Amino acid sequence: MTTLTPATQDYLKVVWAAREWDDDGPTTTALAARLGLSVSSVSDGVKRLTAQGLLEHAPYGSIGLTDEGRDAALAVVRKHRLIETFLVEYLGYGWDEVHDEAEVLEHAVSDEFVERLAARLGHPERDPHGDPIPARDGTVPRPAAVRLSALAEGARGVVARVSDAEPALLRYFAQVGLVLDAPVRVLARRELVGTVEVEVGEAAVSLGLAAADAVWVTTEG
Amino acid sequence: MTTLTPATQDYLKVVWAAREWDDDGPTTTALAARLGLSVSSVSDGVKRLTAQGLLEHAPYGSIGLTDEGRDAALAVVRKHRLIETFLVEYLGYGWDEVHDEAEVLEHAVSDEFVERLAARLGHPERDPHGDPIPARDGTVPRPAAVRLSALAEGARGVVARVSDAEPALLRYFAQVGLVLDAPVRVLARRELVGTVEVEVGEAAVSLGLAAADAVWVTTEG
DNA sequence: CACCATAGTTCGCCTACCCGAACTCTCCCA
DNA sequence: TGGGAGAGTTCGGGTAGGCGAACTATGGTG
Repeated sequence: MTTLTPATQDYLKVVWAAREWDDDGPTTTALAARLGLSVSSVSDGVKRLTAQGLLEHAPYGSIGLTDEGRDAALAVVRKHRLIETFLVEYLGYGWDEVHDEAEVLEHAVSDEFVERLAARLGHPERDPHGDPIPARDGTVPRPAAVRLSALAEGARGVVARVSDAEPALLRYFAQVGLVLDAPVRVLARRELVGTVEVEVGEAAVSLGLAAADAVWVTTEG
Repeated sequence: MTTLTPATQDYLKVVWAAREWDDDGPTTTALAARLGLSVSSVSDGVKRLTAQGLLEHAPYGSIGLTDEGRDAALAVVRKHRLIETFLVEYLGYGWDEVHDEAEVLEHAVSDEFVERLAARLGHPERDPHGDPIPARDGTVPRPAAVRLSALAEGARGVVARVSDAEPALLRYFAQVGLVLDAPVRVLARRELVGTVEVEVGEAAVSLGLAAADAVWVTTEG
């Protein structure tokens, strides 16, 4: 057990994250891409973590977390998202700037630190991008949200989550007022050219498929 | 150059620290003790950092910092002490609890983070133990303090710095009111038995040599 | 001045990670 | 059903950093 190395924690986090919003199960190649490592390194790594009892993996088969691995992954995700929240709330970072900093800090803060931080921040349930913050007991508050790209014309909703994968996109969203809790309405879907016209506040913005996939909204009713 | 590894930063920090309050120049054995490593590891490590141009060291000779090494060491110390200050100010840690946490975090925070933190804390000049916080330009504000153990009978002073080497001692000091900026007076020096009687607030406390060495005071005039 | 305790160094070895190159498995499709 | 293409694994090798055991230099003392 002892404490897991940063590399180990990253593997677990990425395996867990693979199923959070998209349903593609984690493959060696996908993990390699997410971790920025070579495929052979990940194959090694997965074998290592399997031997440690953190992952379940038969050669050439699917990759999954053991209970112990899942607990560790959630602890890391909790740290990551609380730290992101702190960076925005206390240090005034932009929501597009917090990911990399949190990526490092999540491996450095103690449990004591993160619990004091959670208390100080008022035990938030979501981070600056709307991603749910796992509770200490492993519960993950799951907002009932759907992709903006899935809404029908005329449908209204409230922004509940924005993918933090592309900082530049986050900056653009903030600029047009597409922020957490902003009310939105789908003005038109232009399937042919692959865009969605969305009303945000007073303005109308046009989003491509990738961008509309990055935004999740809750609809009332 | 790139960025220095945590281990490298620790070596540099400890070499720098060896001359901050005591004048014993750093030796291989002393560094090993401070770093919690074996002597052979440190001998290796010093050779590695010398090859990198961070330390100056002739075999069997003295160990010193190059300009580049000193800059890096001061950057780490700055981070460490600002983080300690933050832990006490924002998260409510006790002054005896912050060292280990800061020891890890100092290697994880970015320059951006630490500068935002410094600004948020009001650019403090000293950490919770009274240790001076190096400025970004490498300046170290040096309080004109002397060891409590060096004061003559009857001399008055104000606590300016307390060594953070022993958390238990810090807890005791806090308990008897011996905190930063507390006025103190030497009631008696009992050279024979190796103690000093000190007045702190209303109370008189008796300190052994090691304890009296851990406290630094400024005297007026 | 020679000697030996002590401090410092070298040596072989270990773990955790990472890599590219070469090999192997799976599974779909002709 | 028998290839392949592509995904996955294995292999040899590299770096950083750590360790104990064995060796060597330094410098104070008889």
